[in-house]
Amino acid sequence: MTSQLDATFAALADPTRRAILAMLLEDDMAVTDVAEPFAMSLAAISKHLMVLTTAGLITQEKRGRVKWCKLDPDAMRAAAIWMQGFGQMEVVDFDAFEAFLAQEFD
Amino acid sequence: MTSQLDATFAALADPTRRAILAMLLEDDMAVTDVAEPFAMSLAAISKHLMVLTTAGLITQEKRGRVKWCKLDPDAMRAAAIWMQGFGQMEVVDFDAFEAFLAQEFD
DNA sequence: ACGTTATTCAACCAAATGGTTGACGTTTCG
DNA sequence: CGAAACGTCAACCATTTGGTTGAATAACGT
Repeated sequence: MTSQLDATFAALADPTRRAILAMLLEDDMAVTDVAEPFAMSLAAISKHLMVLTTAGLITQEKRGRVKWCKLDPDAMRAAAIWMQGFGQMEVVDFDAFEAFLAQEFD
Repeated sequence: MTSQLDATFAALADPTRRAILAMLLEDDMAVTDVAEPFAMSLAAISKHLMVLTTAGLITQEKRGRVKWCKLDPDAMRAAAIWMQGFGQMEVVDFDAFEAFLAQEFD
C-alpha cells in the first residue's frame, strides 16, 4: 500500500542513494562501478540500487554478466509535481521557459 | 550527523506527514486540529509534527496553551534545489514567470 | 480552586532500514 | 574445462520508525 511517492521520497532520504543518482547523472554505470567509491560492501550497494529501482528512480538492464544502471526521470518528476503544490518550484516547460529567457535579452 | 536533506526527504516520505503539510498550506493550525482528520492518537501526530519541525518543513510557536503549526518553505526549497540538478524542474522566479505567462495572452 | 483542554513525555512494541558476511548462480575468458 | 568477474540471496544484527497507552505538565474558563 505504500504509494509511489512514499517510495520515491524514502529513496531520496539516503545520502548514499543520492550520491548514486548524482553519479548516474554523468553516465550509465555497472553495479560494480557504482559501488567502487563507497566504503561498503557490494551487497549493500546492490540493495540501495534495488531501493532506487522500486522507487522508480533508476532502471536496471542486464547485458551479459553486467547489469547496467540508468537514471529514470519519471519518479523524480512525480515528486517534483507534488512539491510544486507548495509553490517552491515549477515543473517547467523548458521550451517555453527558454523562449522567455531569450526574450529577456532582446 | 544526518544532513538536512536526509531529514527533509525522510519527512516527506510519510503520507500522513505529506497530508499534514497539505493542510498547513491552507492555513496555520493548532496541533489538535491537525490531528483531527487522522485515525491515530494525538501523540502520534505530535511526533509527526516534531519530525516535520526538525526537518525544517514547519515551525511551531506556542501561544497560550495552543501550539500553532506553520509551513516553512525553506527546507522544501532546499530539496527542490537538489532535485533541480536532475533537470526535472526549475526553482522559479515567480514574478518573472508570471509576467511571461501574462505576456503570452497579449 | 477545580475541572477541562492542549500537548508532550516515557515506556513499550512490531516492523522496516541499512549494514555485515558467506554461499550461490551466471557469464566470460584463457 | 576451470578460474575469475559480476551480482544477488539468505541469514543475521543493531538502530530507527511509527504506532500505542497512560501519566504528566501547562494554561483556560467558571
